[in-house]
Parts: sequence; C-alpha cells; structure tokens
Amino acid sequence: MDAPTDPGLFDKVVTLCKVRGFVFPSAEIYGGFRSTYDYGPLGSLMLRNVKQAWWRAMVQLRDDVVGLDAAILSPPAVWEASGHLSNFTDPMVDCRSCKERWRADTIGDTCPNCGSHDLTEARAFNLMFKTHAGPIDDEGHVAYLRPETAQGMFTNFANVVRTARKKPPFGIAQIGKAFRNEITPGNFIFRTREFEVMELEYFVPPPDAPTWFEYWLEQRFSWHLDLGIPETHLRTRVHETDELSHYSARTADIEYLYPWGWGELEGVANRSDFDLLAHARASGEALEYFDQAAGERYTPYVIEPALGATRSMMAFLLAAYTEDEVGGERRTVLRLDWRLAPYAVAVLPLSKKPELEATSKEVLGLLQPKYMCDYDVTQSIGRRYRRQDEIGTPWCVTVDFDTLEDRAVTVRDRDTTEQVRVPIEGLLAELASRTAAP
RNA sequence: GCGGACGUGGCUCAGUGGUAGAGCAUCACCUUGCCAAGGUGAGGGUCGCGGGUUCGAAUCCCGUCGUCCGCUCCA
Repeated sequence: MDAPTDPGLFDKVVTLCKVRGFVFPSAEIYGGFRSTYDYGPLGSLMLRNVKQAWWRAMVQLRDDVVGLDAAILSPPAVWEASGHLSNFTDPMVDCRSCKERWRADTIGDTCPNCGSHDLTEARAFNLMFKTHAGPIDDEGHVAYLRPETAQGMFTNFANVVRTARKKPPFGIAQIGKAFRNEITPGNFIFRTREFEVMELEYFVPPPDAPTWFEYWLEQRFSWHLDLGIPETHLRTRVHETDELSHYSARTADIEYLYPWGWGELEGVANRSDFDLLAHARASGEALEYFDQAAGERYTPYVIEPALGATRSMMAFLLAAYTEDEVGGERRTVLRLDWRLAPYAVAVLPLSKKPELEATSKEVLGLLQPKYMCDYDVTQSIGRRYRRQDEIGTPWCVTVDFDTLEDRAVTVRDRDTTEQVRVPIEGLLAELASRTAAP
C-alpha cells in the first residue's frame, strides 16, 4: 500500500529552498546551467549536517571502518579496469516514427513501441566526464572525473590495509563529489550531473558476503528512519537480475516515496570480488588479504552501501515539510531532526530595545561553541518564531526584560510551540537533555 | 539528444504591438513585548539571452539558454 502523496509538496519545497537560501540554480545570473545547483547559507549547513550524520554513523561510532578522501581526477586505466569505460556507455537509438528512445543492444532493428524499423543510428552515451590533464589537449593526456568514489577505495585497498592495520570484515568510507553525464537529469537535486556521494566499501570474507549484505541493508534502513524519514515513505526493493549494474552480484535499493512516486534513495550492492580482481589483473598488484591464522590468501568480497548526500538532503526536506496551525494561524514547519537542521538554536531578543542586546549576545556566545546558531532581532517575536519554523530550527531562546532581573530565558520548541523558563546558567544542560541520544 | 509545454522584480502572477504592475518577501523608522498585528517610507525588473520585422516589441518571427512532462537514467 502506498502512502498518500501530496502533488504540491515538491513545488513547495523547491520554492522554499530558493526563497530561504537552501538551494539556488547555479550560474543563475547567466541564465542558469543545467543540472547544477549551489547550496546557499542554509543549504550548505544542512548538507554538511547530512554528511556529518552519515560519517558519525559509519565511521566515528565504529571500530571497523576508516575514512578516505581520494582524487576526483583519474587516469583512463582505472576506468578501463573497473569496466566503466565500456559499461557506462549505452548505445541508444531513436525511433523516427514514435520518437521513443531505446537501448540499441536490447531491441534489434524494430521499435518495440510502434513496430517501426525507421530507427536512427546507434549513438553512444558515455556517462563519464572526460577532460585533459596538463596543457596538451591530446589522447595521451585524457583524464576522467570519477563517476563514483568507490574506485578510490579499491585502488587504495593495499595502502589502507597496511597503514590502518585492518582485517576483514572492515570498511573504507568516503564522502565526495562524483560526476555523471546523465542523459536526463532532473527533479531538482534528485538527479544532477554533479553530485556528492557517501559510499562505504565493506570488505568481507567471501562466504560471509550474504550475511553482511543483509546487515548493511538493515543498518542503512534504520539510519534514514532514525533521522526522520517516516516508515510509510521507506521501503526496500531487491533488483531483478537483468537490472543489476555490471559490477553487482546483488543489489537492493532503499526507496523513498517521492512526490512523483517511489524512487531510489540508497543502493546496497554486493560487488563481490569484481573490482579488486579487476584492478589486480590490470595493475599487476596483489589486492588480496592474507589471513595469518588460517594461512589463507583470498580476495575479499565487497558490500557497498552508497547514497547521494544531496539526494538524501532532498528526501529529508520533503519528509520534514509540513503545514499546520497555531492559534488558528497557518504556519510552515520543517520538522527536521536537530542533527540535520541548519540552525539548532536561534537566539531572539524579545524586542529591539538596546538594553536586551548585551545579554542576548552573551547567550549567543554561550551557545555558539556547541551549536550552530542564528540571531534575529527583526520584527515581532511571533514572526521570528514562524521564520525559524520554516527553516527547521528546533529551538528558539528568547531574552526578555525579566531576563535582565532574573537571568532566565525562554526556550521555545518548534514542534509543540511550548515554552519553558530556564536560567542562562542551565541553558546548555537544558539543550543537552533535549539533544541526548535516546 | 528527440517530441510537447513554458520563461515578466527574491516568490506567485497580471499585462498580447504604443514609453513596466499587484500581492507577498526584503530594508529603514515608528509602534508592538512571547507565536506571521499596524503605520510611514525605500530598494529591486533594459519582461532569460541574441538577432529580425515594425515609426514603435514583454507582446509577432528566428536562434539560443533554462525549466517542466515523456523516452532514458539509478546516489
């Protein structure tokens, strides 16, 4: 059963992103540049928080995963070995009769839609961005922008095993930009040609691969739930054999119910020993693990959970967007988890009177080292609460005239709009209790 | 890339050949003292960009860039 979707939700979120400074179309003053987006003052904070939440779950809270930050530019040899040069190229034909497009290798010379034989020549669509490294613009200096970060983990497998002294099962995590010359990007930041991915390559003894596949699928599913994606909007879908990517032995998608329907949010793949074997063969380097205890040498299997940071941010925004009523007045609220919200706290002097300034700045200074804070004195307090609601700030701390006497401030909750009075000296403890992990 | 629709201030839109408008938003001042109150005023658009037709173009024509839908894509 599909949960109900709100057809207007997508436009509302896109507009909010533009109006409040989450996401701007790139190069807008020059008419825009297709499929590129810039993350504004709020968006850059939120994107950073999404990545931080992932890194915390995947690296910081584990003892079996280490990090990596590999180069984006890479030589053709890497992508010849990985199979991306040949397999990321889809030969496509267009039917001149019904204007549909098909993969040339799957339909022969007849259009499945209308039966016409009037097809265009097959044209190759390589999804990798090609460029030249160095001043000489010739075939000897070809470089590619990576279409996934994973290969950096495979080519550094031996380096990491040696320096981090990890043994399977262990993982390498990486967050970084990847580039794919998608034929049709779209749906805002859902599919863009330049995007940021968060990938884990988890190396395991081959017989354990199926177990670890299920383990990571469950872990990743929980991560999305924990950060606020509702259960009704999340599901798992196992890929059919014929839709597996060239490197995958088994793939399951974690799908989100977007306003236009179910679509991929995260992919978990069993890449088997495909990549390590391919690079070992092509480079001549041994990419194996030697198990001292068993006296065995083997090529580990790889389980890969991978998701787009920007796509993930979009799902969190869509899931968080709500409109409700407070005292008969409609308001827009982003019910973002405090770990993802651009600002965790907003410090608001009750009025613009100068005597509140010093104490307000004192409170701000107290919170800033611990939390990303906004500070706003413009217009009425009610209006400022609504403004913070709309950008997802979980808590507002208001300094009023009583504060000058009793050194207590009001903490106002975004979701309930309830307020409590807290001494300034107890403010950090109050917020700590609200942000404590369950 | 192909087919269709569209492109007016930050947002939502009105204006269909005669020298650019509204609401909201933003900013300033006043007012207000805990949930989008009110008042006064200000800034901001060569109507995506380029060319053409015309005495005159946001309005007609061509090209281009961008957006959306479909084909395709999969983080």
